[in-house]
Amino acid sequence: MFTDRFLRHRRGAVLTAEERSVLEAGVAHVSSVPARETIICAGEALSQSTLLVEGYMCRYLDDRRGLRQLVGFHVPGDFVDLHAYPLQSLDHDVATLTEATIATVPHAAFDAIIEDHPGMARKLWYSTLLDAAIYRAWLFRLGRLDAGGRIAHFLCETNARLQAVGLSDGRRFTLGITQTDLAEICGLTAVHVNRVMRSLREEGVVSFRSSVVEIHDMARLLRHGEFNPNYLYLDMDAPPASSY
Amino acid sequence: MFTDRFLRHRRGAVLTAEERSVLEAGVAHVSSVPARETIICAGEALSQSTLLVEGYMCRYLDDRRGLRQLVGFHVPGDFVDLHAYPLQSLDHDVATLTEATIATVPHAAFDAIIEDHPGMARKLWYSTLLDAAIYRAWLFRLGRLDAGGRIAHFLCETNARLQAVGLSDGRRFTLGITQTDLAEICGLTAVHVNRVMRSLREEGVVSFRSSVVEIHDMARLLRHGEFNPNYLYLDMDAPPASSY
DNA sequence: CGACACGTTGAGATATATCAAACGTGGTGG
DNA sequence: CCACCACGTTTGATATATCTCAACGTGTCG
Repeated sequence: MFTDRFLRHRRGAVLTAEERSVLEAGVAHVSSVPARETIICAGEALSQSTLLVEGYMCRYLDDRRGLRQLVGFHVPGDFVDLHAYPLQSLDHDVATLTEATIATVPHAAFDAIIEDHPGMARKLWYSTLLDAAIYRAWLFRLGRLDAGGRIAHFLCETNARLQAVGLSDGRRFTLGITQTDLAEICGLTAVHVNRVMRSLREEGVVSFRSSVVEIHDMARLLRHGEFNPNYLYLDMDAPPASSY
Repeated sequence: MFTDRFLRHRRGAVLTAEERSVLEAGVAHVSSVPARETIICAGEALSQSTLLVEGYMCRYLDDRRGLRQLVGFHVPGDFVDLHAYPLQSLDHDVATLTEATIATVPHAAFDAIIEDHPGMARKLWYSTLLDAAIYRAWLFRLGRLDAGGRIAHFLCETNARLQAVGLSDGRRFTLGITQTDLAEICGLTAVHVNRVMRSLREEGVVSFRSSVVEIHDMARLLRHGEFNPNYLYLDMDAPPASSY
């Protein structure tokens, strides 16, 4: 089931079996996309939305010099551009980071689903509001944390999100992105990310080698990133908040 | 009419006269709030949402040392916590920056409005997605711009948003916030904001004195902030994009 | 008039960027 | 099988933006 991971473990918006199956029925087709491919460009009119099934994707904006700022990172189960349904076109680009499997749902399918299952409207809306909650956490990360804190915060968040969809055991997960990607997420340079990762590794907090993140000292990582998972609205045993 | 400014000049989601009047009828009461008052705390259960009628408000998160990061700035016409309707509680605090007039709409009123006017569901959803678009722009600002650029970007954005609701003539508006607030928006210290504002003023780009912002050289301000107003989804003569 | 919040300025410390180069590694073609 | 290439990682030296701490100025309001 392509939609299995959508809204998994989210307080207040778990899908009923029936809702999940009508959503699944709305999937028009599934396809595989190579790594580092832009699948949606800012401004184009959209009549369908994309559910990420496998792999990692991102949203990004370019600055004048062509440098990217990632403004979103997506894990399996995320509807990467559900907001295009009410908005009709996007103000940013969407791309794959790794090779990805995506399921496409035409906007007409949402019209029908909402008509027949009114509760779904609120749950789809809710899903876009989770994205917004993540944006706020990212703003905090960029505005208030130093380089080590930003990386720690991102790793805590990603660990929690992956755990919610069964892709992390809580201390270890596969993250097939480069240090340059991490730099574009954290508003840093790749060189600095490298140095900071080294120091986190040497301190025994967390390591990130050949696409595997291993958290060795969760308490320190949480504290470094001043991470509090409330904004993810998870209903499961989430990693504890850093006690700040 | 308290709701007059809500969704003014937004492409794709202008309210019909009837929709506006049912929304207006949903306003349970209107009140005045002093400056610098937190009106919603993270985590509390909410059964109503707040429309900002006059004044400025913000959303914020605190770091470990108690320093604030503003993650949202609100102008009249904004529903500051409409996302609490699907989400039920928030992950951040909401406060006034200046003295403000707010209109309160119970969530039950939204239930009724959506039932009778199905198109309103999409427009309310759309409104929360505009907030998300602004978050993305803020991420770009914090991740990719230097201090001068961040301030310029914020002033361009605020000018455009105020112009959409008739509170800026396109070059001049009242902004009753302090340099410390600006620092908390831009992820800078108040001292540095002060220095950068001075240099922007001395270069003849923009001035900000006794609560009045005056844009003297729009082209330079836009360029400094690498500002492109597309993300605001305005249907009016917006300030031109910086040509980058 | 005094208190207080806000704005302004200076000197010095520090985090991060920049530029440059070397290193490893997996894939590809000869 | 080796040589090579592309890409990502690692390291070093230096530059610079921003922070920090501290003091002083200025306007407003009781």
